Amino acid sequence: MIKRAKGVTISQVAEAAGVARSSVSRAFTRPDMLSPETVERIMKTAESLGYVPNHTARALSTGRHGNIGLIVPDIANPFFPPMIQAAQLEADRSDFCIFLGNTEENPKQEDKLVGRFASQVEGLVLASPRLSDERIRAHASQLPLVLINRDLDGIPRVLIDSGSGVREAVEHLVKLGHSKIAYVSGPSTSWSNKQRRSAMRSAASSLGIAMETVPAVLPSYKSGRNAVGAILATGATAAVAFDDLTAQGVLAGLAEKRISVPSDFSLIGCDDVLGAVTYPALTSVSNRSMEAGRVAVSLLLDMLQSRAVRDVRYVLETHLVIRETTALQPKNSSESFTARV
Amino acid sequence: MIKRAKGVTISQVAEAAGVARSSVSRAFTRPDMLSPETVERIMKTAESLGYVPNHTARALSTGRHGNIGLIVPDIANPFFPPMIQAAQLEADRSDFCIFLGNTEENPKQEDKLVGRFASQVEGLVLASPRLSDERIRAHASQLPLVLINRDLDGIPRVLIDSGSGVREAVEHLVKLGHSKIAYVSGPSTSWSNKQRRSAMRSAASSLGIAMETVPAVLPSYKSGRNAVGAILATGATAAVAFDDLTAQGVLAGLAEKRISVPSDFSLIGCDDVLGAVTYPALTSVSNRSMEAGRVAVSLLLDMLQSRAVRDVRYVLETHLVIRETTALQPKNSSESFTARV
DNA sequence: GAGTTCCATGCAACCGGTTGCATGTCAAGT
DNA sequence: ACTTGACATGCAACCGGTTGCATGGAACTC
Repeated sequence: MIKRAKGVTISQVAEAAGVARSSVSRAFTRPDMLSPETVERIMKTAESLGYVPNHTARALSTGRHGNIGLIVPDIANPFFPPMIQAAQLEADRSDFCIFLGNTEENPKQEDKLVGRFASQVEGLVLASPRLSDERIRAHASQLPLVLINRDLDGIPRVLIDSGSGVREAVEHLVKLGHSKIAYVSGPSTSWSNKQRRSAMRSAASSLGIAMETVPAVLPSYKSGRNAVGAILATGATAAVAFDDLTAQGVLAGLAEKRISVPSDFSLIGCDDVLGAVTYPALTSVSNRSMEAGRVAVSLLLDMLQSRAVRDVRYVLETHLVIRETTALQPKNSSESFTARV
Repeated sequence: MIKRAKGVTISQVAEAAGVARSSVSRAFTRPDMLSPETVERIMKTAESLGYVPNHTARALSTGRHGNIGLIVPDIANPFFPPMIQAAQLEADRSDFCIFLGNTEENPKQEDKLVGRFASQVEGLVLASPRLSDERIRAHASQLPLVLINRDLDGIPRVLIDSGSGVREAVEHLVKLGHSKIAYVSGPSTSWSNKQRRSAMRSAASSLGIAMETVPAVLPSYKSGRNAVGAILATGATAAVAFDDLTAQGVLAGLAEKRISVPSDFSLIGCDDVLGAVTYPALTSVSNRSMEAGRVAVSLLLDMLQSRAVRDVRYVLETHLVIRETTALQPKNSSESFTARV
């Protein structure tokens, strides 16, 4: 049989210390109400008995569980783990535990998880939710909610603006002398993809350089690698990829064709999920998913504390993180590429 | 102010349906005890009132929370997300929620999280715990526990046997002509690290080649990169790294020193978390972390159901996945390296 | 020295369910 | 017709805490 801790209760401590249950409770929650000697005596007794307050019982009577839920569409997507980690860390600072939900990109599953979490968390963070606006609003009326990367009036939200970083990327390339650049796109249904492409287009046109889009279907290493031929065919001397995974594929494809990065070709990723892990280290647009996680949790904890909901719209600008895959445009480089391809 | 669901209680349903609270409770938990008509009436009333049983209250009286905890050392390590995902999926099939804890590779933090989770979960899965055997046993005596990658008698455990894969790796290297190989180690508290090192040592000695260990402290890109000098100093012509992240760091470090992989040096990772995304694509030992997550949760749920603990030792064998970072040992290569270093 | 105030502590109700036992009813058994 | 038993339902205690209010004694005031 499973050996279970019999669970030292407040009553046992009370009896052992010769006080009422309420005093034990207060010793833990509001020691200022008791005389210092009593508190010390109770604490010692509790300690020696190995008493630990029962979270569940406390939650039942106070309505405060000390838990928050975090729901993400796909843990395996490298965008999320840092966010989860940061959220966890922030929650931990206030002694909150985190319920993690993975929706497998499925709105039904998301709905189900929210429901299941609802009665045991004080609040919820929904990251890149796939739910409809209505469902989200419905849930928000039931319990404190913070959104990440979803812009709904009246619900506190943290938004990562990749447009700003992409603009910097284009400026950076122009400064290095590039006059024709390519955008290796992501999934056509992705809001981020639209945002990035249009930011790139407007930056390119306002800076007076040419820009072409090369499709990569899926955001993946393979797509990136396959797109290399098409990228070079455009005659561009630099490219910005939808995300780091795609960029990494492009990097491999270029290496395969013996085109050196950055001396022959400059490359920039997005989301900075690979950190400095590629060789050469990838210049990328920061994603700030860690901050998003941290801020979202901190916002939620604020709401719980003040019992008030403010209409917060926290926008995280992104920036270019310059590493080693971007350099001055080589003279006549585009010709030599086309020849080699 | 936060709009909160006022929370329909069992009493309200009871009154509305004209029955006792206990009947409402039974309608939900043991409908066979009530007449079908009563059940139906109660269910209808509950439905119309929007009643949802309160998880916390139920947990308090039954001691069953329907939650399990999963504690990992580092979410950001790509070894874990697939495991978490699989665990989540398995838990979900039995309507269990998952508490996620991230210990930041810190035993203190791990201890703290176990304590904090203990009173709100029915059981715990500890993945690659960094805690001492004693602490783990202490916790195991308090609540049902399943370990992943830690081999303690009497505590159910799921072990990913990287030994089998590492052995294959050594054989592979020997077949390619390498006669001196290095092991780039991971955290000293890691069971997997010990296992890999000893598998490597025994394989090397039985195949009659030399092997040296190079420490890398933490399993990370940076550690790997920093270890390159030491690796080359051993005179080895090939290395097996504790994990893929470390291997990727080594790869970058080698590239930096203009040592080509695999023509000048062969490298093998472990865990196969990077798939084929490095360049060159990393030869690695498969990890099976998804299966480990799934099996661990399923084991735990079994324990909870039967209230019995069996001494299960579930071993998952691994294999070498050959890609592009291993090749024939170049003649005299070790001399030339040492010179260059 | 009597009245007042304050503070530490205890009492008991409550959070929202579950569950062992008692009760009442109705049909079957003799 | 009377006992017996099965079955449906209610009562009340309990899970382990929290908290508003009552109480009693010490300290303080005049």
